[in-house]
Amino acid sequence: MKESKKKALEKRGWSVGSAKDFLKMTDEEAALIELKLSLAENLKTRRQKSHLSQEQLAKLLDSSQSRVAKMEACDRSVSIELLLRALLRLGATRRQLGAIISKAA
Amino acid sequence: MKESKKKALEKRGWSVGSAKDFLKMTDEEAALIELKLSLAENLKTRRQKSHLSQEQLAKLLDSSQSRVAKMEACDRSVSIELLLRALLRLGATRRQLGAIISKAA
DNA sequence: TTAGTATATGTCAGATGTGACATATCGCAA
DNA sequence: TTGCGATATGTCACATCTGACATATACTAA
Repeated sequence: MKESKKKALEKRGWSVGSAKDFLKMTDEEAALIELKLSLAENLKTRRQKSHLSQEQLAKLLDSSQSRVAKMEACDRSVSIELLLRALLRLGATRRQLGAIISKAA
Repeated sequence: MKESKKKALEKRGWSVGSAKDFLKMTDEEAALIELKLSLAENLKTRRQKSHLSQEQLAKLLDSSQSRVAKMEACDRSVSIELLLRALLRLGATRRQLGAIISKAA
C-alpha cells in the first residue's frame, strides 16, 4: 500500500497508526480495505456524475446524509455490503462491481 | 431468479417465502443475494479443492466449524465481508474475486 | 458580513453479524 | 448394527453496523 493511501486511511480511523500496527495488518485485511476504498471512491464518482447531493442519494438509499458521507469517506463503520447495496441502487451492474473489485487500488 | 434457486434460498431463511414477499424483494436485494450465493459456492469449492475440512478452514479463519458451514450454506447471518475475508485467506486474488462477482448466478 | 447549500464528524439506540457451544444428521468403514 | 469423522442447525452473549440527529466546516452568492 502506498504511503499516501495509508495516511488517508489513518484519518478514517483504521488505526493503521504506527508502522508496527501497520505491519500487523494481514495481507487479507489490507486487501479488503483497499477493495472497500475502491468501492467508496466509485460510489462518490457515480453520485457526482448523477448530479446528486449526498442528501438526495441518502433518500434514494433510505439512509441519511451523514451515512452517505461516511460511505464515501470509507469510514470504519461502513460495511462492504452497504457500499455494494448503494452502488447497485445507483445502477451498477454485477459486471461493473466485478470490474471495480478486480482493479488494484 | 430461477425457481430452483429461490427454493434453495428459502431454505436458508431468506424469507423469499410467498410469491408476494418474493415480489417485494428489490432488484438490488436479489442481486446482492445472488452475488453472495456465488461467493459462498466458490468458498465451498475452494475448500474442497484444498482438501480441508470445515473444521480446518475454521481454524485458518479464527472461526468455528458451524460458521464455516453457514458461510457455505449462505446463511442469513453471514455477511459478504466475511465471505470475502475467507476467500482471500484461501488465496483468492482481487482479480479472482472480481471474476466471481461479475458472473451471474 | 450574512445566509444558504453541501459535506464532514461525533454520538447513540436499535439492528445485524460473529464465534462458540451443544446437538443433530449424514456417509461410510468395520 | 456400531462407531467415527464431517457437516448441518439452533441458540446466545458479545461485537459491529446502521440510520438518525446534532453540530461543525467549507464554499458561494448577495
